Amino acid sequence: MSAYKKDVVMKLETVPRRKIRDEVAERIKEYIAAERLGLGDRLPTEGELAVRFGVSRLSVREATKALEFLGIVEAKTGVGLAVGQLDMARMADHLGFLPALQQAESQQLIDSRVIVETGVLARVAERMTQDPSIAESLQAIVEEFRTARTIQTWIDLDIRFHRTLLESSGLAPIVAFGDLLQVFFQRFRDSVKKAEWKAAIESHQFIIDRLQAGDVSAAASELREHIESHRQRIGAGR
Amino acid sequence: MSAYKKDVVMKLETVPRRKIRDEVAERIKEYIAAERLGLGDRLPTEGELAVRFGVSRLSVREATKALEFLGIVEAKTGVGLAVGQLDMARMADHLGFLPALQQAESQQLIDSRVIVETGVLARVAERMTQDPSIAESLQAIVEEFRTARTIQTWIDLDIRFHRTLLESSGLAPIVAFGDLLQVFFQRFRDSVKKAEWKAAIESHQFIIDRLQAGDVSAAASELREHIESHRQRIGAGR
DNA sequence: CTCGTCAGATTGTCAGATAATCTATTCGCC
DNA sequence: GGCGAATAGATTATCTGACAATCTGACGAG
Repeated sequence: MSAYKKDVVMKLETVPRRKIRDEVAERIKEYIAAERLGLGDRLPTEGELAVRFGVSRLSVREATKALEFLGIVEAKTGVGLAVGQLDMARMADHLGFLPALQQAESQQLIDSRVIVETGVLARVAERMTQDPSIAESLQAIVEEFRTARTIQTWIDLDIRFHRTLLESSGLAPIVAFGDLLQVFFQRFRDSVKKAEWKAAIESHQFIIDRLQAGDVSAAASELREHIESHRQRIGAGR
Repeated sequence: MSAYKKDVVMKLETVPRRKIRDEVAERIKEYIAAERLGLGDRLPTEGELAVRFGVSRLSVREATKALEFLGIVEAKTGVGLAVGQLDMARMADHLGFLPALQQAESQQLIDSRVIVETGVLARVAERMTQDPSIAESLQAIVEEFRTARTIQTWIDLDIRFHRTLLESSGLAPIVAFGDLLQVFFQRFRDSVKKAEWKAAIESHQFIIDRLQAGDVSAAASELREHIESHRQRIGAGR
């Protein structure tokens, strides 16, 4: 057989022979990175990639389909392959299978959000003093709140408010994590009464005011209470 | 040139009809969820899935290969398909293409870590008073630190310390986020001098002591300083 | 009882073919 | 000549069939 010395470099682990498609997928990712390709940039066709890598078109397909599933590449019939955009929403869709998040109790989600959102407040307050547009953005959302009439609008605005708050920290990783939590939060954001949303508006307003006044701890207290108000609605969970 | 993305604004049922493989992938995920399958549980064979879904085996393959790429399923030659473990490390491997993290400055990664890790301290301190094993676990790592001699060992122990700290909060989502940040942190954890590690040991010890004493703010200050000590080593970063 | 061998099952890979879809050129009509 | 429709080529989407590689389990020799 082919038990040659190539095995020497291998480790002792069960030696799961590297699959061709994984190799191809890696090469494609390297290609994208090396060529500094961005969203929408074209990639070689499946056939060309097959020839270039010296494998069948099927192996290339399995690799590109896997990458497409992740969102790294996009394939359009009759056009070709292009670089896609890997966004957190799509990722969260698959991440539903991540045990850490799947098994996470609702209470853990709430507590995690409290930690992250209150954690950025000091930073946000500081940036507010140098960039007036931060307070304006938040205030604009609250104003929209007052004129909104449907539940769905309220939910969307609430999501936007909290996301804008995280964005105001200027920390992209935190925003990404917030997006991720958001997906799992969705499930118990639906059952909400009108009266509660009225209180939420004033709660948001209060947070903005306190932040502008530099009173971080007061803002944090209010935000904590605001987020934890969801706690009461989570008894029937699955 | 490249391409207006008219598709972006469109809803689901527009021109691009749902691909079969995406449908199959969705069905497989539903199957796993419905049957409450966990790590290692067997799935029907490719052929059987093909018959059951009424599609060719190749379409099933493209779906399973995409799911395998994500880690949701595992395929072993000659054995069959099984449910896999979707872990954050594997995910982070692909997430290198996530703009939010790719573009994130090193400074943002550091600040994000500070927020998350200091954010859990109050919770950890409280849980410490009821569960002695928490302090023991952290203390054990520090003891290992004192006998460690290689750089790699130090790095591994440092990672373990911070991960254990997050785990002690009991918040699985936070731990997952920490793992994610860890991957991107790795790149400037290598260049470290011996003297700095000696200081790190005492820093870790100090944090444990302060937490046990219930002095959260002192622990937070030390932790912040400890993490931000990486800041000095990140000038050459790309 | 232990070990090797073998048959069956299952995934991995390939080749070829057809359908669907998009792009760009060409053709026809005015 | 200009403009829109028809057409041809390119590319992905899917299917069929086949063979190779590998694992599992049973069976039998010693």
